[in-house]
Amino acid sequence: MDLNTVFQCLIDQMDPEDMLHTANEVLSEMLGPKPPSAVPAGENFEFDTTSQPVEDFNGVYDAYLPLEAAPLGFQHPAAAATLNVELPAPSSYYLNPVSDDLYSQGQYFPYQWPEYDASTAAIGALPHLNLPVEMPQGLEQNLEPVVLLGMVYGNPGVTSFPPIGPASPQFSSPPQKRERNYHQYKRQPCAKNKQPYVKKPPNAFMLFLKEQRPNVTRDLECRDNALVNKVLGQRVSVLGCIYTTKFYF
DNA sequence: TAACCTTTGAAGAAG
DNA sequence: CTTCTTCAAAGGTTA
Repeated sequence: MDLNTVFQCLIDQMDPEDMLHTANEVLSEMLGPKPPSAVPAGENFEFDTTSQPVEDFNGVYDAYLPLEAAPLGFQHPAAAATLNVELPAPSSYYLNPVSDDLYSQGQYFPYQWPEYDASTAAIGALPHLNLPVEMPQGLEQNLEPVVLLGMVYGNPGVTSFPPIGPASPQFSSPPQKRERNYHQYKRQPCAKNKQPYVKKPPNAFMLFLKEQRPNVTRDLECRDNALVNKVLGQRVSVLGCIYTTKFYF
């Protein structure tokens, strides 16, 4: 009996509730400890300048954002541009995080945001929920907006990414990616000499870089490709996690 | 002017 | 089978 068969047998024998509980534990372990609660926005949505921790998809709190740099729903043009999806011209944006009170009252899921209608400057009564990730009941408490959207944040009308503060030692942990030591690599002779050779075809990531570099260069107003590639690499990680999560569940 | 930086994926080499 | 190494692109920076 191969591993796939064994795995399928185990899945078939599991109680759905137990399976959900196990998945919840695995997800909690993947996401790590929850960050401290965000401070609710003040009256008339005057932004608090207090920073909040930002967690990446490896479960590492490695940066801080000002509270006004709230994550956007996928409906926001900036988010759409980041995710490279086409959206019908929206008339409203998502603005502030839901307060802890609303969380506890069960009025919002953690990854939902009140709607901000730019035309009337009023906050909508009910949030939309058009995210591509659909979590089963009981798992949604593991999601935080900044986790789900990764580096996609900003305010209505903001098309560039504000600077991210330095990592806090309190929330830092060693990177889980395997680090590559580029310094030890030497170029192949075939790449250095003048003799013609067949170049390696670009992989999917290289094609993605080639396509998205102009957009990120424009948005960040930065021509440093090392930085631009780093940003795009993070976006790929975010997208990969989103679609992996969607596929898995 | 060549190498480096920086990313992920692919492929070949080596153990 | 696993791990390591190199190179695809790009343009600014460094030696």
